[in-house]
Amino acid sequence: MDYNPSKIEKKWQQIWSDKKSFEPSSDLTKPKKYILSMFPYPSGRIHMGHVRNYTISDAIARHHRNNGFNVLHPIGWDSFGMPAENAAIKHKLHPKKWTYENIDYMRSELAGLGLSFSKEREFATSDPLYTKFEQEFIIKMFEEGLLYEKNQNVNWCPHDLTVLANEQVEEDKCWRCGTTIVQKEMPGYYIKITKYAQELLDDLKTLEKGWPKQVLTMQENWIGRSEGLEFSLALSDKSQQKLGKKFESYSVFTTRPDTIYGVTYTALAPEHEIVKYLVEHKLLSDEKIEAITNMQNVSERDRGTGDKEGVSLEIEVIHPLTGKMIPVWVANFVLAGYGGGAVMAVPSHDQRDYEFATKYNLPMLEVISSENSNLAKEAYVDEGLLVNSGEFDGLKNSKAKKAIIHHFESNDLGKKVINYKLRDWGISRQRYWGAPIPLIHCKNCGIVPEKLENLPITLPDDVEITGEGNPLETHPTWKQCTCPKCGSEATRETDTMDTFVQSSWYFLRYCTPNAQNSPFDGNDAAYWMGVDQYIGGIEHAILHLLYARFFTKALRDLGYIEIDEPFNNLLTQGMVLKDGAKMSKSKGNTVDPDELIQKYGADTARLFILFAAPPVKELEWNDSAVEGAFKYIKKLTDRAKNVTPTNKLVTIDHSTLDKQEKLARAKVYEALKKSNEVYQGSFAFNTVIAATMEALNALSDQKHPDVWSEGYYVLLNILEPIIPHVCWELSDTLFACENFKEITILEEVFEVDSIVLAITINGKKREEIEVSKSLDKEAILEAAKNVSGKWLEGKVLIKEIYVPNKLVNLVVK
RNA sequence: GCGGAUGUGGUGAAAUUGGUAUACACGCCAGACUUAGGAUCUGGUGCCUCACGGCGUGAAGGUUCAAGUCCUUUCAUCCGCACCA
Repeated sequence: MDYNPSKIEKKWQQIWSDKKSFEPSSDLTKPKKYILSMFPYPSGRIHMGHVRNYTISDAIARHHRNNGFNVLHPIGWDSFGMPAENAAIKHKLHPKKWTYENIDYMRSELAGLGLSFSKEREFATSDPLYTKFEQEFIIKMFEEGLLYEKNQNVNWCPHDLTVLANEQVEEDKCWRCGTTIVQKEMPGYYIKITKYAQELLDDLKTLEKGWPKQVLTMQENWIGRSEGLEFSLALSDKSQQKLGKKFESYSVFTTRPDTIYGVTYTALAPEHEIVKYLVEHKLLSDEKIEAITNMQNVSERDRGTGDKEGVSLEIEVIHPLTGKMIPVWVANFVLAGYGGGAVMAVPSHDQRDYEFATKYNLPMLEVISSENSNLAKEAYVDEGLLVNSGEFDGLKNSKAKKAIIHHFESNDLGKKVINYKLRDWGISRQRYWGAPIPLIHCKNCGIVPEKLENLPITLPDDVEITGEGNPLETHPTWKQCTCPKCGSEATRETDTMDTFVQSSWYFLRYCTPNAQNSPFDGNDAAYWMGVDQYIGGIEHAILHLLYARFFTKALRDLGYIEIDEPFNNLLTQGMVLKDGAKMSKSKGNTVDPDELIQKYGADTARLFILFAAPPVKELEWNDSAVEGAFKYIKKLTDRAKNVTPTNKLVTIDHSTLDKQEKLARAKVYEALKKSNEVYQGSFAFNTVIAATMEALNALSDQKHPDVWSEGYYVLLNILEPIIPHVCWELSDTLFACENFKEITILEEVFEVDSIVLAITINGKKREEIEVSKSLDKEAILEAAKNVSGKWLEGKVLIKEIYVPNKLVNLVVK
């Protein structure tokens, strides 16, 4: 049979589509598998990363489908977001038109790969129906106090009049117009993800079996739990006077209470209320105020790259244990959003405080003593004994930590607290192409949620995208509305949601296709969730996966679902490289999936991608290896001539076969065994494919027609998830497509009469012997010594080791 | 700096988890068929050596009858976080 990929691939894609072959059964009693690849942003064309992602999930989905599972393998579109607005500015296209045209085009591209997606469950997150239920969630969260408004510093471009995400700021400049970004305090909506910090951390343990360790660690670090002491530093009377009696004290947090006697100054974040007061009331010199203002205008991110800077605030606080006066500084390295925006500074035992003290000539006091300490050079941050610490002198610092916390708590001076690095999730974007936040501002009632029956709040179509300002803000009528509570004139919130909100629950929406009156059906979700295998890029290790985990827990507490975690198993695929670098248009090293499919067919593309590297590793593109994949399919096709058609697995009397024939059968069933193992979790498709190559080679070394039929029947079964079109085409003529179901492994084919044993001398392989399987240990050792005469000559035999079915090791001296 | 990985032929990679290192491919070499081959088939291919043999999984030690695999130290590359007190 000639191999004509373009013809057979079109044919089978049509058949699968006509028969709705990939729609899951509605019988919710069958064993299920939910196989999900991260849905794409519809940027216009698919790239090799997509091809890899969907080929992996498709192979897994097809394997489980063939083995009797009810499989959900959906696809959709993460279709809100900035690129649509950028395209609108550049090409004068409406974001909606651009987005949905892209979706149509990319859908046809994906179809060419023969992916077994459920078509009936496809949706785009910009569809009004999806927005409707997302807005319902937001309202419920608002009502539960899980969503709130606050002012916070954001990156602001004064030219484009918009907020920019951190990654949209390039070296302090707007990535689009090059204007220098300023920090601007703006109101925005925040989701209280921090309420779930501890649970998000604790439940990582339940994911240990199914998630890569790397991702778990990254999430753990991101959540950043730390335990320490929180206490107040009281301002001196004089300082309180200076501050107009507006402040009495402020709170600081430390994980090193054992070093508290070493405090020689304290530092506030530039955004701290006391600092703001001093600046507003001009209580410092002009130079100092200017320096502070400059600090405030640098983004938190960029402060990290510069030198440590600070200004003495000319006020002081009282040390809670010694009663000594301590000067107060403002410092650029103190973060406003963590631990109250203020720190106690112990230059002798904290490297940051050390650098700052050195720069500004502030005093140091050693309170942890150790022979490894060298305070002339750097802060000493390790273990030691307390000195200069009053009643705690002589204690090991680990003990002193507990003792000092206890002292603070029993004297009501402070308390043990747990802090997290995780911040609340800001979801406001001053953008057009996003899901509107369904809240209304009323002069009388404040922030009021829209009535559920009025959802969805959809975007107006009649806007012009210029990139300046928010079109929802400037639209003549869109934001005008009446207050759902008091009925007076009110305005809609014009911010739209971060697109990470959409990707936080799309996997739930897939559970019930096209649900009109609810986001999804509870029974469907209970059946399909959690996702049995989630596949996507490592770049989503933190944000998307953390938000989705949070959303799942929040929806659970709102009564929508009953699970704690959305993704039971996670596979993070490696990047696709060419010439050692990530494929990108700017580097000009891309390979176009469409051209590849046109030249070799989808099956070759799929085979190469799964064969060239295991999924977790980077995949280096190699044109001649693609050619090699194509040749293997041709070879497989060519061997069909040896196969007698049959619609069931032939039975063979193994004992009547010769050695080559037996070997061929063993190789075939080894490949099947390997395949079953690989889909249990290692997903090393490359080894399965190699095993089928070995099996095909072994089959080609023999001529028994039944062995050929059986072997080919099994091989097409193993290969169907990987190269489906050609397998269905071949099976259609040979096996009436009856072989795409579970096949029992025949253990009898692994039984052999004789085994080959390696003879090693001191662990080094020297000889080989073939012995009858029934031979006992003594006889085998005897035989081993007989063939090793040359190696034993003039040596003393000390030890003889026999590892059954493997080897004999003779230890000589 | 902290954290996480990864280092095996010319290349992509295997190795049943402590038991014959380099399976399966790509590439290369030789041969066959052919008017021709960038098609197909067959054979060879870790390194050193004429050979006997020796060496060999980033490097150096260790445990073991036996180490790519376990332990210690170290180097390199990649990724993530980056003043979280």
